[in-house]
Amino acid sequence: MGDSKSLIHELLQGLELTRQLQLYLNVPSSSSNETRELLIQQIITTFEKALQMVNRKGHVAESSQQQQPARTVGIRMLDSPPLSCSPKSEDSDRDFQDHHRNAFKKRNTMPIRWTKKIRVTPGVRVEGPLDDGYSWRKYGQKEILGALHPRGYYRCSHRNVEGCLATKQVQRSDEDSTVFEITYRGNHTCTMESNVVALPTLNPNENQETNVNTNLQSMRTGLRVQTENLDFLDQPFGSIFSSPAVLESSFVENFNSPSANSGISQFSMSPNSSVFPNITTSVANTPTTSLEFPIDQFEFDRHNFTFDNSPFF
DNA sequence: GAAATTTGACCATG
DNA sequence: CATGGTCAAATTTC
Repeated sequence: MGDSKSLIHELLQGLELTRQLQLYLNVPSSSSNETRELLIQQIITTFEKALQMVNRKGHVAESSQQQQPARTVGIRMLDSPPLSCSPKSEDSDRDFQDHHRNAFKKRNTMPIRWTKKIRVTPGVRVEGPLDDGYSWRKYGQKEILGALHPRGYYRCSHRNVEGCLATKQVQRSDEDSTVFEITYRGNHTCTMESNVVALPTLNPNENQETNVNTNLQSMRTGLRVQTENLDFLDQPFGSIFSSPAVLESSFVENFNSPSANSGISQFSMSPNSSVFPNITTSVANTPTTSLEFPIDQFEFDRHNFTFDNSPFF
């Protein structure tokens, strides 16, 4: 419902962003580099979303298959290695996470599991809190050997109610504190209603929103989050991204180091569906996200294009 | 008071 | 036995 509208809106958004990019291209100032980059990312995201919508439409029409999100559309091919997705398929250039590799080799039995590496860069104000509606409940935190920052363990809040087994782990990179690795495991089985259907919006939403808004106000540093890579492995059933809805997991995260650098960061991601290491090492996907980061050295260069995902979905 | 988070203990695995 | 993941009581937040 309203898909067409959303789609159109998304496309218009892309158009607008492109225009802005054009403007920025005429500005020689080096300071606008970042801006351009961000614009490009957002444009990409916008179109990805649009494609997603198209996919979904086709998908729905197609019946109840959980996979094959309409391969007719370009970006879809990315989720390709459905049958042959063995742990081996990983690229060698996947420089990050050695420890994740361990996870690779073991279980085939495990549910879907994939990792997103998210980079947070200062300087740009992006959207407010985005939230696709998935709510997570933290159930543990653990110091990880060799890692400066603890790893947080989260599970879907609806686990008890609906038996949703989706979980995620959030780990902040040691050296580059702008990088977070979020590992998702399992798909959400909880119904969308309980999740408020993927809606990146500025509108006050209940859940985590509170914190986000609070923090948004208290710190005016805008940050950009960028998904750089995506891993997924062992799963016999084709693409993890088989169902877009499932993947549109965005999150709003809180990271608190009680002792150390008081890092409170939050990020949320807009739905993104497509980045597949097999094809290109990244770049393919750059969902817009926003994040807060308590580092004051960040300067905010504000240009306000208002890219907001709010109205869609 | 309910819900969410924190945190040490416990468990599973290599 | 060391490490990572989960449980659950205690604590905090709403």
